[in-house]
Amino acid sequence: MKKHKEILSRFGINKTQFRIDLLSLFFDCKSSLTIHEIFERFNKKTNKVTIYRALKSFEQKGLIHQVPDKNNLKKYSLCNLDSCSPESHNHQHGHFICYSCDQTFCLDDSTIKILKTISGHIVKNYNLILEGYCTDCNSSQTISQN
Amino acid sequence: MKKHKEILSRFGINKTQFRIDLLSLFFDCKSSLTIHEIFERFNKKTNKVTIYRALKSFEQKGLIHQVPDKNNLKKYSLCNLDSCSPESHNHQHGHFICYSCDQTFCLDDSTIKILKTISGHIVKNYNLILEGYCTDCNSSQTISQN
DNA sequence: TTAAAAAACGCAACACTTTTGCGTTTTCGT
DNA sequence: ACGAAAACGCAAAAGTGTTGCGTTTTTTAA
Repeated sequence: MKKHKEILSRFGINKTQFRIDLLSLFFDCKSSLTIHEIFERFNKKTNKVTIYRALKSFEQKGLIHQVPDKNNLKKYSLCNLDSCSPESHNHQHGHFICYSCDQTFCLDDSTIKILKTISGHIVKNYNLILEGYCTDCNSSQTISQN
Repeated sequence: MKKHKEILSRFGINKTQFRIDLLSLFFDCKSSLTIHEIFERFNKKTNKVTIYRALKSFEQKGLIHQVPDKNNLKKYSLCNLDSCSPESHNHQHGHFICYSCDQTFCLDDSTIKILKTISGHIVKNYNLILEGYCTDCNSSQTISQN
């Protein structure tokens, strides 16, 4: 897609076929991706080193960011491309990890604003992980279990 | 210390010198420890496999629990030993750690309730660490900085 | 207190994830 | 179209965590 090429240019990343496809994979993915998932999505044809390097490059340029994962693997999510760039790359937000589908969802900023105010202290940094059942898994589970 | 031996007994863990020292290290540590930090604290004399196994055992018995780390390493914190045991191992707690005085403050229950409602998912467990300057340190800092 | 059973230990080896080096290919800017 | 820079694949290495096994230490109970 044209849009993806344009984004890569804007973030100073060369437009190779793989990197265009990788960006579009991130756009298609609601939550986050592991290296393994990416490898699978490309039918194991792309060398893993290439994937690692592309992810590192995307991250440094402000396109994606790391998110926590239950199994301590590296996992990546698309940034909000309006607010991130190579110069300013800020990811102060919490995450929700689903017990059922294992996906990691980013929580929006309002969560932490509330936390900051109710803590009563000056909050400079934070780490927030919620775990449970995401809305999708919870609804399907309720149906199948009854 | 006598207290540490007693705790190990209570949680069904053999009282070897290393495990006594490891528990006391956790008691001394306000926040959390990586395997690497533990290895260093024991002057690299204890085999890493021994550390890994002790951590796994402590975790299974309800003495410590994993906490998220920014670099996707495994990190461990002491549990609230009044509420955790091998049978019930629950980590509904948030903490505020002060950069200046190093104290850890427990966040009260209202924090949890707010988190659960605003995430939009079914929250079963959470892990929250806020860092910054506590009210005491912040007020004294303001004075000394000007 | 002592002997058998259970737990913990160190070492070596392994599995898996991620990084680095290097020579080649592709993309970019002029 | 050409030289520089970035991206690529392959091989190898580094880092994290686990498993197997024989030995040592701790526990339990006679």
